[in-house]
Amino acid sequence: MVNGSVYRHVLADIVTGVTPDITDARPLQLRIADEIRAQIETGRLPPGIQLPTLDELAEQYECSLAASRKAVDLLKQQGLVVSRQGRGNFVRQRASARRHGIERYAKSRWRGDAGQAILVAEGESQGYAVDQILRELGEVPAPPVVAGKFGLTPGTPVWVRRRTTLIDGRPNQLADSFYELDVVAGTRIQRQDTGPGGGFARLEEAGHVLAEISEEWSVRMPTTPEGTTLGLPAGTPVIDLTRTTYTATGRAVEVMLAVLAGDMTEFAYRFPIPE
Amino acid sequence: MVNGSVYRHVLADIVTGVTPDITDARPLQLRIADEIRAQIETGRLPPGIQLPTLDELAEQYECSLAASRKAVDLLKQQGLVVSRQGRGNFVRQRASARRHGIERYAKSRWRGDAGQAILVAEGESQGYAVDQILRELGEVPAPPVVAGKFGLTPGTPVWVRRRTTLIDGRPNQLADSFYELDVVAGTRIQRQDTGPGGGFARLEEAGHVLAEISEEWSVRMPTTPEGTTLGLPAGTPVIDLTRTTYTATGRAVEVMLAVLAGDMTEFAYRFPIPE
DNA sequence: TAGTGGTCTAGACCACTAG
DNA sequence: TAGTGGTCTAGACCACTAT
Repeated sequence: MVNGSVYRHVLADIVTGVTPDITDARPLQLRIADEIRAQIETGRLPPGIQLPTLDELAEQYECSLAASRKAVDLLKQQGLVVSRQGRGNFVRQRASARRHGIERYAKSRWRGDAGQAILVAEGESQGYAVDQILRELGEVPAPPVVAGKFGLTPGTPVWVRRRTTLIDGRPNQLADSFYELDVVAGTRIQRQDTGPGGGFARLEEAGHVLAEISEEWSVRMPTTPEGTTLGLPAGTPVIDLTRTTYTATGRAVEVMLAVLAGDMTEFAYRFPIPE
Repeated sequence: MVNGSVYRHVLADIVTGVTPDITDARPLQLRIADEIRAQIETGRLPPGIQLPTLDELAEQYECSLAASRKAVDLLKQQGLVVSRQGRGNFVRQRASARRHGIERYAKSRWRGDAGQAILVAEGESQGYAVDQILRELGEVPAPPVVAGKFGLTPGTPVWVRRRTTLIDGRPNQLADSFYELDVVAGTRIQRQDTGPGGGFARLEEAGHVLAEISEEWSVRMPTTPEGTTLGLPAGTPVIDLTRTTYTATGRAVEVMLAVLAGDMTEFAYRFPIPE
């Protein structure tokens, strides 16, 4: 607003001598961002369309390039806009969301020769191509959360399967499953391919009657490496999920720690109202 | 990196003639942000402590003010840092999270003369002071999602109670409950104070046997007004929750659309593995 | 009043994309 | 090669906080 600026939004104040109204008193970058957001929400700028370039916005709003850039940055942080270097800024397309319901754990899905691993079955039932990449397989010291669920002291060696799930080719989940060593000894959970029905089927074969699942989750912004690994656009939160599987005797036999891409995920739970 | 810059991180490249390694090749703002993040994660910069000022960072990393500011901006977007104008930038304190479990719907909590509204009971059982502000009470056209749950055509008049929940004085939830008109006719759900046990108790009194709850949610970044209303620090996502309450006959009698502050919320579900 | 973060201008060069 | 977003410097003034 200074430095010999000749921009109209400043001159207007000087020339008219009018105290700008509340809207105009807000920072310029916010006003620009709000106007663009309004156009997105009303559909005047539909998903996938290119925004005016930063240069055009600067000209249109009679401000500097840095100001128009900052306005678009705000929209990126809110997940409304994505930018592709060298091409432009675009109204974000809503990613295809995978729906996670209780029914994805149904025994009928993973039992039997045609059984599928949970992660695969839940994707395919919704028409998504699902892939898994095994990132790590072996013994590690139990992280505190895992140790707590198993009733172990942190650091006790446990078995881990770390994998990245891809949905329609895009990574959407980092999922690390932990098991106590005696539970997986001699099972295919220690092999790369767990076989039909995945880990759940192997646990049942080993004599553990799976009965209950506990899911606990919270939400946060990704760290830089997580954002890179999951290919998250700016302004995309992640979900921290801890899933614990219990046997009929109440023993925790698997703990899964997962980080899910927030823009590809919906959860659904339906349950009776407790007494 | 140009314009007659005399910063050492540039000169180093020129003087040594060495291609910088991968770490150094990354943008300066990212490297600064990463170094600070590492200090936060290792505990060298514990929660609540003030970061070096932007001027100090600029001097320390021998860069411009704008670059150090941008680095701190990145950390704010990741929810690791909050800034207070005129005071400084601070390592973020983890907000006290309210845990939402299935048991918060237990009939024993809202039945009887001492019954509490769900929103209040779930907070108090965890030692939080919970307040509610009623923002709107009356008839509105049914939003599409709500109409879908009730089996109405969108726009049909329905009853709404819009309220803001505060936990320990901080707003953490915008919760709008919708009802079909014939369901609330003549009940205290149309009054400001719904009475002991809240809406659930009134529905049961009116002859609806509440049986099941469906919760569906997804995650996103807040809009500017939501961020302001909920007092969200930068880098805080929100949770979109749709809760539908069904009677024993399968009728949807209440639909609640809520927006929850992501930094104050944990969810927990425990359920039997379906056949 | 001094210090700190917030907004903004002005302008350079780099990295990537498309024709 | 032209166009677009990304990074960065340099410096001004404003808004808020503490002393």
